[in-house]
Order: sequence, then structure tokens, then C-alpha cells
Amino acid sequence: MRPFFHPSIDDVQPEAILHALSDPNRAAIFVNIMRAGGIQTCSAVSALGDRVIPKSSLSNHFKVLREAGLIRSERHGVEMRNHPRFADVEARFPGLLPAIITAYASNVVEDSRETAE
Amino acid sequence: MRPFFHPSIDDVQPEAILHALSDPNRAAIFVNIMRAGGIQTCSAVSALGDRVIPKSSLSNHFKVLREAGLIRSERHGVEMRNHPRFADVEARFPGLLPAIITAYASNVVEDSRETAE
DNA sequence: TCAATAGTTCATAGTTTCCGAACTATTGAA
DNA sequence: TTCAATAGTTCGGAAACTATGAACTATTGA
Repeated sequence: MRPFFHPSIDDVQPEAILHALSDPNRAAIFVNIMRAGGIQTCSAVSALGDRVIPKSSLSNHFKVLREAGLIRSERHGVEMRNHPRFADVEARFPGLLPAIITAYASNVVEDSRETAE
Repeated sequence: MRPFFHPSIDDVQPEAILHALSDPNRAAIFVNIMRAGGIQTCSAVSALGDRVIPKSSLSNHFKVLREAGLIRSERHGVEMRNHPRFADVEARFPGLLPAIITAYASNVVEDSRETAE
């Protein structure tokens, strides 16, 4: 188990952020980490809505978020704590994360309106 | 050659937009279409920077942008005209496209600064 | 020392993307 | 009309990427 790689904020690329968040599961994980007072373990996040995500897939999702520069992961005892790198990313690409998060959030409302009838 | 599919703006999903624009080539194509007074043919766009994109790949890039709801394509004689659906998308996901375009634009500056030394 | 917990890594099946080659559609001559 | 040129689409197979079960690693607490 080699130590995690966290890119310096200057090396963070917009395409990596868009790619990471273009998967709705990963976007949901990221939003979850943002909401959870800024910290979340991997397993706490593993049941997203109805669907259970296998832990190997989860591990990979966290890796993609980490390498895109969106989160920082550190081991605390047996568990992993994940922090959003919101301020960093916001300073480098102002407005990007809020716009993406808002877009997903507004979309959920309309999804449920659609499926409600 | 079947007619093009353009999703209704209500069916446009944030993940499709992020996925479409997570490819730097496609993002550059989209920006190019936005800049070109709102219209651009496919071939006018085919030389992006240094790299030549094969036309089958280009055709696919336009398809991805179209199906993500980002552009509208219509045939005029022998050529294709592509219009950005900026106002539509902006109304549905306010701030999303400007933030993405700005992120890529600011990144280019820093890329060239890096490679200049 | 051992079991439990939390996650990573590996192997592989399935999916997506890229691009050359062949094809289609439209126009403007000869 | 037919033909060549232009502008793109579609097809097919190789390469790249993604998901997940199974095996593994690391840490803790009994």
C-alpha cells in the first residue's frame, strides 16, 4: 500500500475535475464529503441512495477524486478520512465547483418531479 | 445518414455536459463555436492548435457535444453549421458553462507559463 | 497472537473511445 | 445527366478505460 498521491493545486487540471465529477456516483460522494462537516470516511459514504457500491469500486472513485485534486485522504487508525480541497480548487478555478454542485442539485429536483407522475 | 438527435433542454443532464467538456479537444471545439459568432462548420474547427484531429474523430466529438445538449447542428448544403445552445444551457444550469470556460481559459495561461521556462 | 475492520490491489470481463477505410449526401461544373 | 469535389457519417477492430469479485495489507483492540 503505497502512500497516496495528492497533486499540488497548481497541477490540478480542469479536465480532471470535470472527468471526476462527470460520474454521478463520484459527484454524489464529493457532495457528501463537502456536507459532512468537511470530513468523511470511505465506508460512511458507501451506500449512496439505493445502490450499494462495491468497495473496490469505491476505492477507485476516491482515487479519481484524489488525483483530480478534489479531496485529500489521510489515514487515521484503521479508517480513511477524506477532506474536500474546496478552498484550493475555488481559488484556482473560481465558481467551478459551486456551479457543478448547483447543477447536480437542481437536476435532482427535476428528476423526482419527472418520475413522480 | 439519419437525422441528428438534439435533446430537449429539459432532458439535458449535468453529467453529460461535464463528460462532453472533460475532453480538452471537445472543450476547445465548443469554445471555438462560441467565439465564431455563434456558428461554425465542422471542418473549420478541425485544426486545433498543433494537432490535427481525424475527421471520424471530429464527427464523433460533434456528436457528443450535440447529444450533451451543448450545440445544435444543421445541414446547409454540403456543410454543417453548429450553433452553441448557450442560452438554453445557461437558463437550466446557471453559471456552469461560464465557470468551465473560464477554468480552461485560465489554465491555458498557466500551461504556457510552465512550458516557457 | 488473533479476529475484526477499513480499505487497496489484482485479474479480467465488459464498455468506451479512437481512427483508417468505406460510404452518403450535396453541389457545381462539363 | 454524369462526374468530381467537398463535407461529413458510419463501420470495424485495436487500444484505453472502468467495474467488480477475490485476495491482500494495515491497524486496532481483545
